[in-house]
Amino acid sequence: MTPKDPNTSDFVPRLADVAGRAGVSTATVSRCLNSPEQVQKKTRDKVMKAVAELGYSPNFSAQSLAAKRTNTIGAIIPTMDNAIFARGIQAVQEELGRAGATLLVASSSYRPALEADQIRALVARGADGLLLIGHHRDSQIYEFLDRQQVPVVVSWAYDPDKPKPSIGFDNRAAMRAMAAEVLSQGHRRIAVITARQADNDRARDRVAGIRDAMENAGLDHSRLPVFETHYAIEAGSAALASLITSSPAPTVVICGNDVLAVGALLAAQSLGIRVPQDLSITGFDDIELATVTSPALTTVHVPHRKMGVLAARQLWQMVTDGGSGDSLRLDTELKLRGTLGPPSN
Amino acid sequence: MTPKDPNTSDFVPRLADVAGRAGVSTATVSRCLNSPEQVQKKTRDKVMKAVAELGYSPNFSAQSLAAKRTNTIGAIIPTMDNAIFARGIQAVQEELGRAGATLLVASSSYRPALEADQIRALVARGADGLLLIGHHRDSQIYEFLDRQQVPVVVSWAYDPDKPKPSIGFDNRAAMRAMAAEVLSQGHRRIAVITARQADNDRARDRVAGIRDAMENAGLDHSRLPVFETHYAIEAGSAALASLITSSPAPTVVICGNDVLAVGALLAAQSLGIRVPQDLSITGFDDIELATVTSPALTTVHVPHRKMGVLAARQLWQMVTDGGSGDSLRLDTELKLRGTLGPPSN
DNA sequence: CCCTGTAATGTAAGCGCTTACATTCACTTT
DNA sequence: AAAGTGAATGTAAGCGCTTACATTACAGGG
Repeated sequence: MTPKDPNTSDFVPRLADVAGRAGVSTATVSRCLNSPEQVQKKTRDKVMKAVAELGYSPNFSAQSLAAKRTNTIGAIIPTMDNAIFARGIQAVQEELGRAGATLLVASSSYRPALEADQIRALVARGADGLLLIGHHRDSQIYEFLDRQQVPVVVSWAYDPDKPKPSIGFDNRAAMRAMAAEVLSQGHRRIAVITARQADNDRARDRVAGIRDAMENAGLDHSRLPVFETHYAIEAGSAALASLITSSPAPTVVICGNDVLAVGALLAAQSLGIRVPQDLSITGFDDIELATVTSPALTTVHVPHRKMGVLAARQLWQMVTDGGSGDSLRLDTELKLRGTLGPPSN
Repeated sequence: MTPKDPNTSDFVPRLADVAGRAGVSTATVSRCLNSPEQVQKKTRDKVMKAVAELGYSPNFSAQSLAAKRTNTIGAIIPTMDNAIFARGIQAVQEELGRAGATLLVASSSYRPALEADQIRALVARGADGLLLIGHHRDSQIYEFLDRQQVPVVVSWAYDPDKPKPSIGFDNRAAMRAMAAEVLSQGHRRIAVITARQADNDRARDRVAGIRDAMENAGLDHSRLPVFETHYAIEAGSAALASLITSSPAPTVVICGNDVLAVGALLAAQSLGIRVPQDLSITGFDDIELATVTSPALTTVHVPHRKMGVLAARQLWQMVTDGGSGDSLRLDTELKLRGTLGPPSN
């Protein structure tokens, strides 16, 4: 048995094998697979029969090396560890699948250097386009992306003035609305728990939104207590435990996201603090977690699936039609559930 | 300006450009990148300088076409929509990253046909190995995988008698332990809410574990009410609402996973049923959701991260050393929290 | 019946790498 | 000083596809 013997158990058919079996050239087989309308029905049937009989499936590397196209979109999200990006990314995946493209997901663990690596890796892999979270990153990366001519869409943020189109929501305005609601219920002693702001424009914008609202209400926000921590329920709990000892104690804790807010809620309850009677807590994102606590979390709803679908559609359009893409602003919505109430004193 | 002019804004350097600039052959550049110990330090420095100056990054398709190796592992998980696989997969990703490999994640939406497509797609993409969830799938797929000689590790399950090595836990034994605990607290009227069993060996094994425990306790399980539904909090809620009307009403609802259990818990509470006084509820998986409800969910803890790390390590080992791999059984642990108590009557 | 035009198919040149094999070079060894 | 050795480097043949271009087949027009 030669290594090319189709009967050998580990024989993997090539395009040429299909061509041989069907009695046509490799070009015809390739055309059958990629633009079937170019080949006559009779020939096509013959070829497809051979494809089926051999169980042929094209070699992706060879295909994209030759065609300079991979039908692949890359996405780099900060984390897969919690549900914040899960639903949106799932929607992206489904939408791309509908278009015949594949999504490759990598995560950066909120580390800029790692994100840069992942971007390079995905581009080297021939990603036809990239979905990135938030605008903020080193300008070198954008230069690299431009040089490689890779279309990029930014999501989970919205800022039409940035060079890359963004399909998402206005973090600052959304949080401003939440903070305004908090203030309108009478709160004045506010504390904030947020993810690290340094490399995270979304976290920054959200905090800025709180300050906006305070300013609009004629309040001084220069001494607003802002507690930064990492992205985990326990981190939210720890943050609350330490915030709560400050004097005067806050009547409300505005959290930059639901994960931290749920942590804060749990900590408050385990310390015997009643929510919302003794202390109000708000979140942001409206992930599943927010709906299962008691009381359920008052938070800012983000249209995850819609955002994912639209971002995917736009990005794929940019890839296929070569346009530069427009930004699109989606609305968020206040979800007033059980953890926000008027202050008791 | 020729298209090869390095000053053109969209010039993307090739291996040959680096070689030219460094004054060496392409082979030497390739060696510098892939097995630097083979080339003299002086030459290497020259080459690396050229690489840096040009901002060269290898073309993945060409690389894997030539080397027949992609340094890529594929994973197909049933869903990204909730957190069940998130933590474990994140661990896989990190562990593979440590080894210099990349993880590609696809999701099958619990659909066998889609899973088969994704498997083929990942193999065509040259995945060096595959991580699959659960053993159960069409034998054709296994034949395909064997023919293509792609190493496979199964996770989230453990069964050393299957052809593919599994690194996970014994779903049946784990649930048997939970059910035994439930019985020992005095429950006799049991109902079950589970994900669809047809294409899901893990769901099946868990239900079997409940029956085991009943049998061990000398109980008849032939009329055990088992409610199948899809994977969502609301589905769990709906299931509970309909189960609870049966007569005699169950004193405990054992759920096949935490998502359904949380749904059931929420539904019970909104119906005014006190948990665990009027009704006990148990889950399985111990995802984040389980810790934030009140009361927190009694469930089976699964060592997600550990499982991910070990599966990744084993799979990568199989890829690089070519072994066939061993199965490994990890322990689960009962987490007795607030939703299980003795029956009230 | 030859010519032209068009549709279908074939031929073969890459795509950008890796790597087997050949060559060169700097030392040792005799 | 010739020969032998091993390490460092170079040469060039693919890897399995796509696609520009060449060829063939066949219909209809003159």
